[in-house]
Amino acid sequence: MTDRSYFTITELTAEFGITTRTLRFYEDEKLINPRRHGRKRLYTPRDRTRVKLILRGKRLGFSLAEIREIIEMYDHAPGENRQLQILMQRINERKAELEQKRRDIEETLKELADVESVALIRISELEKLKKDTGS
Amino acid sequence: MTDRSYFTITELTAEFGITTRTLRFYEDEKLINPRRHGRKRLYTPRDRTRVKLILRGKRLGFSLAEIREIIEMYDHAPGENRQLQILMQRINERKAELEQKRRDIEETLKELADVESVALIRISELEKLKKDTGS
DNA sequence: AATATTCTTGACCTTTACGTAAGATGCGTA
DNA sequence: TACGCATCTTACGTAAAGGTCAAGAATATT
Repeated sequence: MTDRSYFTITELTAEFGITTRTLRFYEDEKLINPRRHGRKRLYTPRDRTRVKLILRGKRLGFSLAEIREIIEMYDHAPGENRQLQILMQRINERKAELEQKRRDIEETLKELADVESVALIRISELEKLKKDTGS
Repeated sequence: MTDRSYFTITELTAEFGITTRTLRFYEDEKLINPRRHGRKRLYTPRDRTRVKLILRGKRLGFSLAEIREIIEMYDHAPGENRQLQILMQRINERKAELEQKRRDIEETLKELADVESVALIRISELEKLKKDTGS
């Protein structure tokens, strides 16, 4: 199903759980640009991949502007040396950010695990109480 | 420096790179509630920790409402069984979200590494060219 | 042919998370 | 005492990311 040549707007909204407004908004923002059949939009697999990247970026808390930057890095590695240096710098900045996010996630998961174990203990205490007082 | 009993508002803004407006806003939103000395706010280490949690949540793309929920889980593990079940459910939802984010991060890091290696190859090609044509 | 469905373009509306400016208050100091 | 900060409250402003109609065009269905 994913290697079809075109998708309609509602197919994509259904697949990704978003609205048509959202896809048109991303188009306004130049994040995707679907072909047209008459006036109707036809999304290519490439557009679909872009949407995936956008949504992934959003899950990570990036703004659309930041997501645009990231996607642009994927698109064209420049030919000129100066530009390549700048690209390398951007890549390293994003890497650092992502690694920070990763640390944040690990910390949060650990804290949630702590809360969970406290809750589990309480639950088992309640079970015991129930048994002791006669189920 | 972190185990002082009180911090002023500007101390915290300086430490976290945020504005006073932001701290007052979080207060309006009941995410923190500093004591007062007269009308001036005095932030306890607990408030400071909260701010850290809030900013960490923001880096991970959580809204303030979501952050509030997460912080509330840390605060009071309830005593009643039904509430404990609900808490467990919430914890598992958050865990799943965080694990998704983690996968998103790994994917993005991998893609960035790919872009980086392409860029590095180009750079070395340019180096070679420069040498061949005479530096 | 009439109706329903899908898609289109506008246009204004809403929520979140603050920014920013105005004016008052208190406190140390020159 | 006058000044300069730091802080306070109040209130309007704003950017981002869509939501929500409205009204028309194209296509499909009965």
